[in-house]
Amino acid sequence: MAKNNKTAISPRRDEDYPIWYQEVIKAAEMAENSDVRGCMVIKPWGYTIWENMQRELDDMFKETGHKNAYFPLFIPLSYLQKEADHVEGFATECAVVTHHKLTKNAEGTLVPDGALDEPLIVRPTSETIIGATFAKWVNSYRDLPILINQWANVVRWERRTRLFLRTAEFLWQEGHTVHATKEEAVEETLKMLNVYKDFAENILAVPVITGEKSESERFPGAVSTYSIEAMMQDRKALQAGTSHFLGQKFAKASGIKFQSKDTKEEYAWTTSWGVSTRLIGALIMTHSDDNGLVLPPRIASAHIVFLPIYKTDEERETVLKYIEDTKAGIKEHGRFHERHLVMEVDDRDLRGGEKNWYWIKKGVPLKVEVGMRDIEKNSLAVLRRDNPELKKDFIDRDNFVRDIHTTLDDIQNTLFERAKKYRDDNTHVFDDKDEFEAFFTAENKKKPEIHGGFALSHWCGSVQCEEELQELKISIRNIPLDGKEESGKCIHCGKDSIKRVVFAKAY
RNA sequence: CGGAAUGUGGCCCAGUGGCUAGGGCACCUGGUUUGGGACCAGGGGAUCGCAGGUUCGAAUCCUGCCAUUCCGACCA
Repeated sequence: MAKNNKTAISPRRDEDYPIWYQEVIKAAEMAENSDVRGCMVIKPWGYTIWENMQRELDDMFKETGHKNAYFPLFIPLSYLQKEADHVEGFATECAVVTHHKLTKNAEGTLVPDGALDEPLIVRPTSETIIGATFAKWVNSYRDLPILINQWANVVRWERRTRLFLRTAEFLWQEGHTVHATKEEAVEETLKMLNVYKDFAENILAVPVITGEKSESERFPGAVSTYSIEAMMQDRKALQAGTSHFLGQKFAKASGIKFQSKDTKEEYAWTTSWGVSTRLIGALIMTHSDDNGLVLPPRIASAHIVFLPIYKTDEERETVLKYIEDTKAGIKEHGRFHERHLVMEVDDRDLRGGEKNWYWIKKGVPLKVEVGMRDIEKNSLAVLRRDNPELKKDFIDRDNFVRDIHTTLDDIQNTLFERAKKYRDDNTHVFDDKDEFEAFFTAENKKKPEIHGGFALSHWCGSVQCEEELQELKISIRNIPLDGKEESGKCIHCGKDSIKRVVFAKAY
Protein backbone atom coordinates (compact mmCIF):
# COMPACT_ATOMS: atom_id res chain seq x y z
CA MET A 1 0.00 0.00 0.00
CA ALA A 2 1.64 3.19 -1.14
CA LYS A 3 1.86 5.83 1.51
CA ASN A 4 1.86 9.47 0.63
CA ASN A 5 4.02 11.95 2.49
CA LYS A 6 1.22 13.55 4.40
CA THR A 7 1.13 12.65 8.06
CA ALA A 8 -2.08 12.45 10.03
CA ILE A 9 -0.72 14.84 12.64
CA SER A 10 0.49 18.25 11.65
CA PRO A 11 2.95 19.63 12.57
CA ARG A 12 5.31 16.65 12.70
CA ARG A 13 7.47 16.06 15.76
CA ASP A 14 10.53 17.53 14.10
CA GLU A 15 8.62 20.63 13.05
CA ASP A 16 7.09 21.68 16.35
CA TYR A 17 7.16 19.20 19.18
CA PRO A 18 4.94 21.03 21.71
CA ILE A 19 2.19 21.62 19.18
CA TRP A 20 2.53 18.08 17.84
CA TYR A 21 1.90 16.87 21.40
CA GLN A 22 -1.31 18.83 21.71
CA GLU A 23 -2.50 17.73 18.31
CA VAL A 24 -1.98 14.07 19.18
CA ILE A 25 -4.15 14.50 22.27
CA LYS A 26 -6.81 16.30 20.30
CA ALA A 27 -6.79 13.83 17.41
CA ALA A 28 -7.00 10.84 19.75
CA GLU A 29 -9.79 12.51 21.74
CA MET A 30 -7.96 12.01 25.02
CA ALA A 31 -8.55 15.35 26.71
CA GLU A 32 -9.33 18.97 26.11
CA ASN A 33 -8.94 22.25 27.90
CA SER A 34 -11.92 23.14 30.02
CA ASP A 35 -13.60 26.45 30.69
CA VAL A 36 -11.77 26.48 34.01
CA ARG A 37 -8.32 27.88 33.58
CA GLY A 38 -5.61 25.27 33.85
CA CYS A 39 -8.01 22.38 34.33
CA MET A 40 -8.64 19.72 31.72
CA VAL A 41 -11.50 17.51 30.75
CA ILE A 42 -10.27 13.96 30.41
CA LYS A 43 -12.30 12.26 27.72
CA PRO A 44 -13.18 8.55 27.67
CA TRP A 45 -10.25 7.49 25.50
CA GLY A 46 -7.81 9.16 27.90
CA TYR A 47 -9.66 8.28 31.07
CA THR A 48 -9.73 4.60 30.18
CA ILE A 49 -5.94 4.70 30.15
CA TRP A 50 -5.99 6.23 33.61
CA GLU A 51 -8.38 3.51 34.79
CA ASN A 52 -6.04 0.89 33.39
CA MET A 53 -3.12 2.51 35.19
CA GLN A 54 -5.11 2.58 38.40
CA ARG A 55 -5.97 -1.07 38.18
CA GLU A 56 -2.43 -2.20 37.45
CA LEU A 57 -0.89 0.00 40.12
CA ASP A 58 -3.55 -0.78 42.67
CA ASP A 59 -2.82 -4.49 42.26
CA MET A 60 0.85 -3.80 42.79
CA PHE A 61 0.17 -1.74 45.91
CA LYS A 62 -2.07 -4.42 47.35
CA GLU A 63 0.57 -6.99 46.50
CA THR A 64 3.06 -5.03 48.60
CA GLY A 65 0.71 -4.85 51.56
CA HIS A 66 -0.96 -1.48 51.17
CA LYS A 67 -4.61 -0.62 51.75
CA ASN A 68 -6.63 2.18 50.22
CA ALA A 69 -8.26 4.91 52.29
CA TYR A 70 -9.58 8.37 51.66
CA PHE A 71 -8.74 11.66 53.35
CA PRO A 72 -10.36 15.10 53.00
CA LEU A 73 -9.96 17.38 50.03
CA PHE A 74 -9.69 20.33 52.42
CA ILE A 75 -6.81 20.94 54.75
CA PRO A 76 -6.89 23.52 57.55
CA LEU A 77 -4.45 26.28 56.76
CA SER A 78 -2.68 25.78 60.07
CA TYR A 79 -1.79 22.18 59.18
CA LEU A 80 0.30 23.27 56.24
CA GLN A 81 2.38 25.41 58.55
CA LYS A 82 3.48 22.52 60.70
CA GLU A 83 6.45 21.63 58.55
CA ALA A 84 8.57 24.63 57.57
CA ASP A 85 10.05 23.36 54.28
CA HIS A 86 6.72 21.98 53.26
CA VAL A 87 4.98 25.37 53.61
CA GLU A 88 7.64 27.04 51.57
CA GLY A 89 7.29 24.55 48.77
CA PHE A 90 3.56 24.75 48.37
CA ALA A 91 2.42 28.11 49.71
CA THR A 92 2.77 29.83 46.34
CA GLU A 93 0.36 27.51 44.55
CA CYS A 94 -2.53 26.83 46.90
CA ALA A 95 -6.22 27.27 46.21
CA VAL A 96 -7.74 28.74 49.36
CA VAL A 97 -11.33 28.35 50.51
CA THR A 98 -12.42 31.31 52.62
CA HIS A 99 -16.24 31.24 52.58
CA HIS A 100 -18.94 28.68 53.02
CA LYS A 101 -21.90 30.15 51.15
CA LEU A 102 -23.11 32.57 48.50
CA THR A 103 -25.62 35.39 48.77
CA LYS A 104 -27.01 37.86 46.28
CA ASN A 105 -25.74 41.41 46.50
CA ALA A 106 -27.70 44.55 45.61
CA GLU A 107 -27.12 43.96 41.88
CA GLY A 108 -28.40 40.43 42.20
CA THR A 109 -25.02 38.79 41.57
CA LEU A 110 -23.86 35.96 43.75
CA VAL A 111 -21.01 36.86 46.08
CA PRO A 112 -19.16 34.79 48.69
CA ASP A 113 -20.54 35.10 52.17
CA GLY A 114 -20.02 33.51 55.54
CA ALA A 115 -16.27 33.82 56.05
CA LEU A 116 -14.62 30.78 57.61
CA ASP A 117 -12.84 31.27 60.92
CA GLU A 118 -9.89 29.40 59.55
CA PRO A 119 -9.40 29.24 55.77
CA LEU A 120 -9.07 25.80 54.21
CA ILE A 121 -6.70 24.97 51.44
CA VAL A 122 -7.47 22.48 48.71
CA ARG A 123 -4.88 19.74 49.12
CA PRO A 124 -1.77 20.15 46.97
CA THR A 125 -0.67 16.88 48.62
CA SER A 126 -1.84 15.26 51.83
CA GLU A 127 1.16 14.75 54.11
CA THR A 128 -0.15 17.12 56.76
CA ILE A 129 -3.74 15.94 57.04
CA ILE A 130 -2.73 12.30 56.83
CA GLY A 131 0.07 12.91 59.33
CA ALA A 132 -2.41 14.41 61.80
CA THR A 133 -4.63 11.36 61.34
CA PHE A 134 -1.78 8.89 61.70
CA ALA A 135 -0.82 10.61 64.96
CA LYS A 136 -4.12 9.40 66.38
CA TRP A 137 -3.74 5.91 64.97
CA VAL A 138 -0.27 5.27 66.31
CA ASN A 139 0.37 4.58 69.97
CA SER A 140 2.48 1.47 70.16
CA TYR A 141 5.10 -0.22 68.03
CA ARG A 142 2.41 -2.86 67.59
CA ASP A 143 0.43 -0.37 65.45
CA LEU A 144 3.25 -0.22 62.93
CA PRO A 145 3.80 -0.26 60.07
CA ILE A 146 0.85 1.64 58.62
CA LEU A 147 0.70 1.21 54.86
CA ILE A 148 -1.92 3.42 53.24
CA ASN A 149 -2.64 4.59 49.72
CA GLN A 150 -5.15 7.12 48.52
CA TRP A 151 -6.49 7.72 45.00
CA ALA A 152 -7.40 11.37 44.79
CA ASN A 153 -7.36 14.66 42.98
CA VAL A 154 -5.06 17.46 44.08
CA VAL A 155 -4.76 21.11 43.17
CA ARG A 156 -1.60 23.07 42.52
CA TRP A 157 -2.24 26.50 41.12
CA GLU A 158 0.32 26.31 38.33
CA ARG A 159 1.00 29.37 36.28
CA ARG A 160 1.63 27.53 33.09
CA THR A 161 -0.28 24.39 32.30
CA ARG A 162 -0.09 21.68 29.64
CA LEU A 163 -2.53 18.84 29.15
CA PHE A 164 -1.59 15.86 31.34
CA LEU A 165 1.92 17.17 32.04
CA ARG A 166 0.96 19.99 34.30
CA THR A 167 -2.60 20.97 35.11
CA ALA A 168 -3.99 22.93 38.03
CA GLU A 169 -6.04 19.96 39.14
CA PHE A 170 -4.74 16.47 38.52
CA LEU A 171 -5.48 12.91 39.49
CA TRP A 172 -2.95 10.82 41.29
CA GLN A 173 -2.30 8.30 43.98
CA GLU A 174 -0.36 9.11 47.11
CA GLY A 175 1.03 6.40 49.31
CA HIS A 176 1.73 7.25 52.95
CA THR A 177 3.43 4.89 55.31
CA VAL A 178 4.65 4.93 58.90
CA HIS A 179 7.44 2.75 60.25
CA ALA A 180 9.14 2.05 63.54
CA THR A 181 12.66 2.30 62.18
CA LYS A 182 14.60 4.34 59.72
CA GLU A 183 15.81 1.25 57.89
CA GLU A 184 12.29 0.04 57.34
CA ALA A 185 11.15 3.40 56.01
CA VAL A 186 14.09 3.66 53.63
CA GLU A 187 13.38 0.17 52.42
CA GLU A 188 9.76 1.09 51.80
CA THR A 189 10.78 4.21 49.86
CA LEU A 190 13.00 2.19 47.55
CA LYS A 191 10.55 -0.67 47.28
CA MET A 192 7.85 1.64 45.94
CA LEU A 193 10.31 3.33 43.62
CA ASN A 194 10.94 -0.07 42.12
CA VAL A 195 7.23 -0.74 41.86
CA TYR A 196 7.03 2.41 39.76
CA LYS A 197 9.92 1.30 37.60
CA ASP A 198 8.33 -2.08 37.09
CA PHE A 199 5.03 -0.46 36.18
CA ALA A 200 6.53 2.11 33.83
CA GLU A 201 8.68 -0.37 31.96
CA ASN A 202 6.47 -3.43 31.85
CA ILE A 203 3.04 -1.89 31.56
CA LEU A 204 3.68 1.46 29.91
CA ALA A 205 6.75 0.29 27.96
CA VAL A 206 8.48 3.46 29.12
CA PRO A 207 12.10 2.85 30.14
CA VAL A 208 13.09 4.80 33.23
CA ILE A 209 16.15 5.58 35.30
CA THR A 210 15.74 5.23 39.05
CA GLY A 211 17.80 7.54 41.17
CA GLU A 212 17.97 10.01 43.98
CA LYS A 213 17.14 13.66 43.49
CA SER A 214 19.64 16.37 44.30
CA GLU A 215 18.90 18.60 47.26
CA SER A 216 17.40 21.38 45.17
CA GLU A 217 14.97 19.04 43.44
CA ARG A 218 13.85 17.38 46.64
CA PHE A 219 10.21 17.26 47.72
CA PRO A 220 9.48 20.07 50.19
CA GLY A 221 9.95 18.54 53.61
CA ALA A 222 11.58 15.26 52.54
CA VAL A 223 14.90 13.96 53.78
CA SER A 224 15.53 12.32 50.44
CA THR A 225 13.55 12.07 47.23
CA TYR A 226 13.88 9.39 44.57
CA SER A 227 12.45 9.51 41.07
CA ILE A 228 11.97 7.57 37.90
CA GLU A 229 13.06 9.63 34.89
CA ALA A 230 12.06 8.94 31.32
CA MET A 231 13.25 10.41 28.04
CA MET A 232 10.65 11.88 25.72
CA GLN A 233 11.10 11.98 21.95
CA ASP A 234 12.31 15.57 22.08
CA ARG A 235 15.03 14.14 24.32
CA LYS A 236 13.88 16.06 27.35
CA ALA A 237 13.50 14.27 30.66
CA LEU A 238 10.18 13.72 32.33
CA GLN A 239 9.93 12.91 36.00
CA ALA A 240 7.37 10.16 35.92
CA GLY A 241 7.09 9.28 39.59
CA THR A 242 8.59 10.09 42.97
CA SER A 243 9.14 8.32 46.26
CA HIS A 244 10.15 10.19 49.39
CA PHE A 245 11.86 9.21 52.57
CA LEU A 246 10.49 11.77 55.02
CA GLY A 247 12.66 10.80 57.97
CA GLN A 248 11.06 11.96 61.21
CA LYS A 249 10.29 15.45 59.93
CA PHE A 250 6.59 14.98 59.35
CA ALA A 251 6.32 12.68 62.37
CA LYS A 252 7.65 15.48 64.51
CA ALA A 253 5.48 18.09 62.82
CA SER A 254 2.34 15.99 63.27
CA GLY A 255 3.24 14.21 66.49
CA ILE A 256 3.35 10.65 65.21
CA LYS A 257 4.84 8.95 68.28
CA PHE A 258 4.83 5.44 69.61
CA GLN A 259 6.08 3.47 72.57
CA SER A 260 8.81 1.07 71.57
CA LYS A 261 9.41 -2.42 72.91
CA ASP A 262 11.71 -1.04 75.56
CA THR A 263 8.92 1.34 76.65
CA LYS A 264 10.54 4.49 75.29
CA GLU A 265 8.54 7.12 73.39
CA GLU A 266 9.87 7.53 69.87
CA TYR A 267 8.97 9.46 66.76
CA ALA A 268 7.98 7.31 63.80
CA TRP A 269 9.55 7.31 60.34
CA THR A 270 7.36 8.08 57.34
CA THR A 271 7.40 7.84 53.58
CA SER A 272 5.24 9.08 50.75
CA TRP A 273 5.19 8.28 47.04
CA GLY A 274 3.05 9.18 44.07
CA VAL A 275 2.37 9.04 40.38
CA SER A 276 -0.18 11.09 38.52
CA THR A 277 -2.04 11.59 35.26
CA ARG A 278 1.25 13.00 34.07
CA LEU A 279 2.10 9.39 33.24
CA ILE A 280 -0.37 9.69 30.38
CA GLY A 281 1.76 12.51 29.03
CA ALA A 282 4.83 10.29 29.37
CA LEU A 283 3.06 7.53 27.49
CA ILE A 284 2.07 9.85 24.66
CA MET A 285 5.50 11.44 24.27
CA THR A 286 7.36 8.14 24.42
CA HIS A 287 5.54 6.14 21.77
CA SER A 288 3.42 8.33 19.53
CA ASP A 289 4.46 9.20 15.98
CA ASP A 290 3.56 11.64 13.23
CA ASN A 291 0.35 9.75 12.61
CA GLY A 292 -0.88 10.12 16.16
CA LEU A 293 -1.11 8.14 19.33
CA VAL A 294 0.57 4.75 19.71
CA LEU A 295 -0.58 2.69 22.68
CA PRO A 296 1.21 -0.27 24.23
CA PRO A 297 -1.25 -3.19 24.47
CA ARG A 298 -0.92 -3.58 28.25
CA ILE A 299 -2.36 -0.11 28.87
CA ALA A 300 -4.37 0.53 25.69
CA SER A 301 -7.95 1.75 25.89
CA ALA A 302 -8.79 -0.93 23.34
CA HIS A 303 -6.64 -3.68 21.84
CA ILE A 304 -8.21 -4.43 18.50
CA VAL A 305 -10.57 -2.54 16.25
CA PHE A 306 -12.42 -4.28 13.44
CA LEU A 307 -13.45 -2.28 10.41
CA PRO A 308 -16.12 -4.03 8.38
CA ILE A 309 -16.09 -3.38 4.64
CA TYR A 310 -19.17 -4.20 2.60
CA LYS A 311 -21.38 -2.93 -0.18
CA THR A 312 -24.77 -4.52 0.36
CA ASP A 313 -26.87 -5.45 3.38
CA GLU A 314 -26.20 -9.11 2.67
CA GLU A 315 -22.48 -8.50 2.66
CA ARG A 316 -22.82 -6.50 5.86
CA GLU A 317 -24.43 -9.45 7.59
CA THR A 318 -21.74 -11.79 6.35
CA VAL A 319 -18.91 -9.51 7.34
CA LEU A 320 -20.28 -8.74 10.81
CA LYS A 321 -20.86 -12.43 11.42
CA TYR A 322 -17.28 -13.17 10.39
CA ILE A 323 -16.07 -10.50 12.80
CA GLU A 324 -18.17 -11.86 15.65
CA ASP A 325 -16.79 -15.35 15.00
CA THR A 326 -13.27 -13.97 15.03
CA LYS A 327 -13.90 -12.12 18.29
CA ALA A 328 -15.34 -15.26 19.85
CA GLY A 329 -12.25 -17.18 18.77
CA ILE A 330 -10.01 -14.59 20.36
CA LYS A 331 -12.01 -14.64 23.57
CA GLU A 332 -11.49 -18.37 23.85
CA HIS A 333 -7.82 -17.67 24.37
CA GLY A 334 -8.74 -15.99 27.64
CA ARG A 335 -7.51 -12.81 29.20
CA PHE A 336 -4.50 -10.89 28.09
CA HIS A 337 -2.34 -10.43 31.20
CA GLU A 338 -5.44 -10.78 33.37
CA ARG A 339 -7.33 -8.18 31.44
CA HIS A 340 -10.21 -8.77 29.06
CA LEU A 341 -9.25 -7.94 25.53
CA VAL A 342 -11.14 -4.85 24.47
CA MET A 343 -12.31 -5.20 20.89
CA GLU A 344 -14.18 -2.50 19.02
CA VAL A 345 -16.18 -2.89 15.86
CA ASP A 346 -16.57 0.34 13.96
CA ASP A 347 -19.64 -0.05 11.81
CA ARG A 348 -20.26 3.65 11.42
CA ASP A 349 -21.36 4.82 8.01
CA LEU A 350 -18.12 6.55 7.15
CA ARG A 351 -15.73 6.35 4.26
CA GLY A 352 -13.15 3.65 4.73
CA GLY A 353 -10.19 5.99 4.58
CA GLU A 354 -11.58 8.37 7.12
CA LYS A 355 -12.38 5.55 9.50
CA ASN A 356 -8.94 4.05 9.08
CA TRP A 357 -7.20 7.26 9.96
CA TYR A 358 -9.50 7.78 12.91
CA TRP A 359 -8.25 4.59 14.54
CA ILE A 360 -4.63 5.13 13.56
CA LYS A 361 -4.74 8.46 15.37
CA LYS A 362 -6.31 6.75 18.38
CA GLY A 363 -3.33 4.42 18.64
CA VAL A 364 -5.14 1.07 18.83
CA PRO A 365 -2.46 -1.64 18.67
CA LEU A 366 -4.22 -3.76 16.05
CA LYS A 367 -6.53 -2.53 13.33
CA VAL A 368 -8.25 -5.25 11.37
CA GLU A 369 -10.15 -4.68 8.11
CA VAL A 370 -12.63 -7.32 7.10
CA GLY A 371 -14.22 -7.49 3.67
CA MET A 372 -15.63 -10.15 1.36
CA ARG A 373 -12.23 -10.87 -0.16
CA ASP A 374 -10.81 -11.71 3.28
CA ILE A 375 -13.73 -13.97 4.05
CA GLU A 376 -13.19 -15.93 0.83
CA LYS A 377 -9.57 -16.56 1.83
CA ASN A 378 -10.34 -16.94 5.56
CA SER A 379 -7.89 -14.12 6.18
CA LEU A 380 -7.74 -10.67 7.77
CA ALA A 381 -6.12 -7.39 6.73
CA VAL A 382 -4.14 -6.48 9.82
CA LEU A 383 -2.27 -3.30 10.61
CA ARG A 384 0.06 -3.16 13.59
CA ARG A 385 0.20 0.35 14.96
CA ASP A 386 3.80 -0.12 16.08
CA ASN A 387 4.77 -0.38 12.43
CA PRO A 388 5.61 3.19 11.41
CA GLU A 389 5.13 2.31 7.73
CA LEU A 390 1.44 1.63 8.36
CA LYS A 391 1.76 -1.54 6.35
CA LYS A 392 -1.18 -3.89 6.08
CA ASP A 393 -0.58 -7.61 6.35
CA PHE A 394 -2.95 -10.24 5.09
CA ILE A 395 -2.94 -12.90 7.76
CA ASP A 396 -4.69 -16.22 7.92
CA ARG A 397 -7.52 -15.80 10.37
CA ASP A 398 -6.81 -18.95 12.37
CA ASN A 399 -3.20 -17.95 12.81
CA PHE A 400 -4.17 -14.44 13.84
CA VAL A 401 -6.54 -15.75 16.47
CA ARG A 402 -4.07 -18.36 17.66
CA ASP A 403 -1.21 -15.87 17.96
CA ILE A 404 -3.14 -12.93 19.34
CA HIS A 405 -1.45 -12.81 22.74
CA THR A 406 1.97 -13.32 21.23
CA THR A 407 1.34 -10.55 18.74
CA LEU A 408 0.23 -8.12 21.42
CA ASP A 409 3.21 -9.03 23.58
CA ASP A 410 5.42 -8.50 20.59
CA ILE A 411 3.99 -5.03 20.03
CA GLN A 412 4.53 -4.26 23.70
CA ASN A 413 8.15 -5.42 23.52
CA THR A 414 8.82 -3.63 20.26
CA LEU A 415 7.63 -0.36 21.74
CA PHE A 416 9.70 -0.81 24.86
CA GLU A 417 12.84 -1.78 22.97
CA ARG A 418 12.40 1.08 20.53
CA ALA A 419 11.98 3.58 23.36
CA LYS A 420 14.95 2.12 25.20
CA LYS A 421 17.14 2.28 22.12
CA TYR A 422 16.12 5.87 21.53
CA ARG A 423 17.03 6.76 25.09
CA ASP A 424 20.31 4.88 25.01
CA ASP A 425 21.26 6.34 21.63
CA ASN A 426 20.72 9.78 23.09
CA THR A 427 22.49 9.19 26.36
CA HIS A 428 26.18 10.08 26.35
CA VAL A 429 29.03 10.03 28.77
CA PHE A 430 30.86 13.36 28.94
CA ASP A 431 34.07 14.20 30.73
CA ASP A 432 34.96 17.24 28.67
CA LYS A 433 33.28 20.49 29.63
CA ASP A 434 33.19 21.91 26.09
CA GLU A 435 31.66 18.78 24.63
CA PHE A 436 29.16 18.72 27.46
CA GLU A 437 28.11 22.29 26.84
CA ALA A 438 27.96 21.82 23.07
CA PHE A 439 25.65 18.84 23.61
CA PHE A 440 23.09 21.09 25.25
CA THR A 441 23.42 24.06 22.93
CA ALA A 442 20.92 24.41 20.12
CA GLU A 443 22.32 25.16 16.67
CA ASN A 444 19.42 27.38 15.80
CA LYS A 445 18.75 29.60 18.80
CA LYS A 446 15.62 31.16 17.35
CA LYS A 447 13.85 27.90 16.81
CA PRO A 448 15.79 25.23 18.66
CA GLU A 449 15.77 21.87 16.96
CA ILE A 450 15.38 18.66 18.91
CA HIS A 451 18.82 18.22 20.37
CA GLY A 452 20.71 17.11 23.45
CA GLY A 453 19.55 14.20 25.54
CA PHE A 454 20.85 12.65 28.73
CA ALA A 455 24.42 13.37 29.74
CA LEU A 456 26.15 11.12 32.24
CA SER A 457 28.76 13.27 33.88
CA HIS A 458 30.47 13.82 37.17
CA TRP A 459 29.08 16.28 39.67
CA CYS A 460 30.83 17.45 42.79
CA GLY A 461 27.62 17.67 44.76
CA SER A 462 27.51 21.44 45.22
CA VAL A 463 24.31 23.41 44.81
CA GLN A 464 26.31 26.19 43.22
CA CYS A 465 27.42 24.08 40.26
CA GLU A 466 23.85 22.92 39.83
CA GLU A 467 22.60 26.49 39.77
CA GLU A 468 25.24 27.67 37.35
CA LEU A 469 24.40 24.86 34.98
CA GLN A 470 20.89 26.21 34.74
CA GLU A 471 22.27 28.62 32.19
CA LEU A 472 22.29 25.69 29.81
CA LYS A 473 18.64 25.16 30.81
CA ILE A 474 19.56 21.80 32.24
CA SER A 475 19.22 20.24 35.63
CA ILE A 476 20.33 17.12 37.44
CA ARG A 477 17.52 14.68 36.81
CA ASN A 478 18.74 12.19 39.34
CA ILE A 479 21.70 10.32 40.69
CA PRO A 480 21.22 6.80 39.32
CA LEU A 481 20.93 4.08 41.92
CA ASP A 482 22.71 1.55 39.73
CA GLY A 483 25.56 3.94 38.94
CA LYS A 484 28.85 2.55 40.07
CA GLU A 485 31.28 4.62 42.06
CA GLU A 486 34.22 5.87 40.04
CA SER A 487 36.50 8.78 40.70
CA GLY A 488 36.29 11.72 38.32
CA LYS A 489 36.09 15.47 38.10
CA CYS A 490 32.93 17.60 38.26
CA ILE A 491 31.95 18.53 34.70
CA HIS A 492 31.43 22.13 35.75
CA CYS A 493 33.98 23.06 38.41
CA GLY A 494 36.50 20.23 38.08
CA LYS A 495 36.47 19.24 41.74
CA ASP A 496 36.64 15.60 42.75
CA SER A 497 33.56 13.49 42.32
CA ILE A 498 32.78 9.84 42.86
CA LYS A 499 29.61 9.40 40.84
CA ARG A 500 28.04 10.28 37.54
CA VAL A 501 24.62 11.88 37.50
CA VAL A 502 22.02 12.39 34.76
CA PHE A 503 21.95 15.88 33.32
CA ALA A 504 19.13 16.87 30.95
CA LYS A 505 16.61 19.44 29.99
CA ALA A 506 13.38 18.61 31.69
CA TYR A 507 9.65 19.12 31.66
C1' C B 1 4.67 36.84 36.93
C1' G B 2 7.72 38.83 32.38
C1' G B 3 8.17 38.45 26.55
C1' A B 4 5.65 37.22 21.88
C1' A B 5 1.55 35.76 18.94
C1' U B 6 -3.60 34.96 18.34
C1' G B 7 -9.05 35.78 19.42
C1' U B 8 -14.63 36.05 13.32
C1' G B 9 -20.59 29.54 13.28
C1' G B 10 -18.14 23.10 16.24
C1' C B 11 -12.83 23.46 13.69
C1' C B 12 -9.38 26.28 10.22
C1' C B 13 -9.24 30.86 8.02
C1' A B 14 -10.61 35.43 4.58
C1' G B 15 -12.46 40.14 5.33
C1' U B 16 -7.81 46.27 7.48
C1' G B 17 -13.78 52.25 7.86
C1' G B 18 -19.25 51.53 3.78
C1' C B 19 -24.94 47.06 0.98
C1' U B 20 -27.82 41.48 4.42
C1' A B 21 -19.93 39.32 7.50
C1' G B 22 -17.70 35.18 3.33
C1' G B 23 -15.20 30.45 2.24
C1' G B 24 -13.26 25.45 3.39
C1' C B 25 -13.90 21.39 6.74
C1' A B 26 -17.48 19.37 10.12
C1' C B 27 -22.95 18.84 10.92
C1' C B 28 -28.36 17.73 9.02
C1' U B 29 -31.63 15.90 4.63
C1' G B 30 -31.94 13.25 -0.14
C1' G B 31 -29.26 10.58 -3.80
C1' U B 32 -24.83 8.23 -5.93
C1' U B 33 -20.71 5.80 -3.42
C1' U B 34 -17.46 2.59 -0.11
C1' G B 35 -10.27 -2.29 0.39
C1' G B 36 -6.30 4.53 2.34
C1' G B 37 -8.93 10.93 4.24
C1' A B 38 -15.60 10.37 -1.92
C1' C B 39 -19.21 13.17 -5.10
C1' C B 40 -23.87 15.92 -6.38
C1' A B 41 -28.01 18.83 -4.66
C1' G B 42 -30.35 21.23 -0.71
C1' G B 43 -30.20 23.01 4.52
C1' G B 44 -29.23 24.70 9.72
C1' G B 45 -25.83 27.26 12.55
C1' A B 46 -22.24 33.96 14.28
C1' U B 47 -24.42 38.85 20.28
C1' C B 48 -17.05 39.18 14.90
C1' G B 49 -13.38 37.55 22.98
C1' C B 50 -15.54 41.48 26.64
C1' A B 51 -16.24 46.71 27.99
C1' G B 52 -15.72 51.62 26.85
C1' G B 53 -14.37 55.39 23.17
C1' U B 54 -13.75 57.88 18.06
C1' U B 55 -17.19 58.18 13.70
C1' C B 56 -22.94 59.65 9.81
C1' G B 57 -21.21 54.48 9.88
C1' A B 58 -16.64 49.78 13.48
C1' A B 59 -15.13 42.76 12.73
C1' U B 60 -11.88 46.76 10.82
C1' C B 61 -9.29 52.69 14.31
C1' C B 62 -8.10 53.94 19.87
C1' U B 63 -7.99 52.52 25.29
C1' G B 64 -8.63 48.99 29.03
C1' C B 65 -9.65 44.13 30.37
C1' C B 66 -10.18 38.79 29.53
C1' A B 67 -8.86 34.18 27.32
C1' U B 68 -5.78 30.75 24.57
C1' U B 69 -1.03 29.13 22.66
C1' C B 70 4.31 29.44 22.48
C1' C B 71 8.95 31.11 24.97
C1' G B 72 11.10 32.27 29.94
C1' A B 73 11.09 32.17 35.70
C1' C B 74 8.54 28.40 39.32
C1' C B 75 6.78 23.44 40.06
C1' A B 76 4.54 16.35 39.68
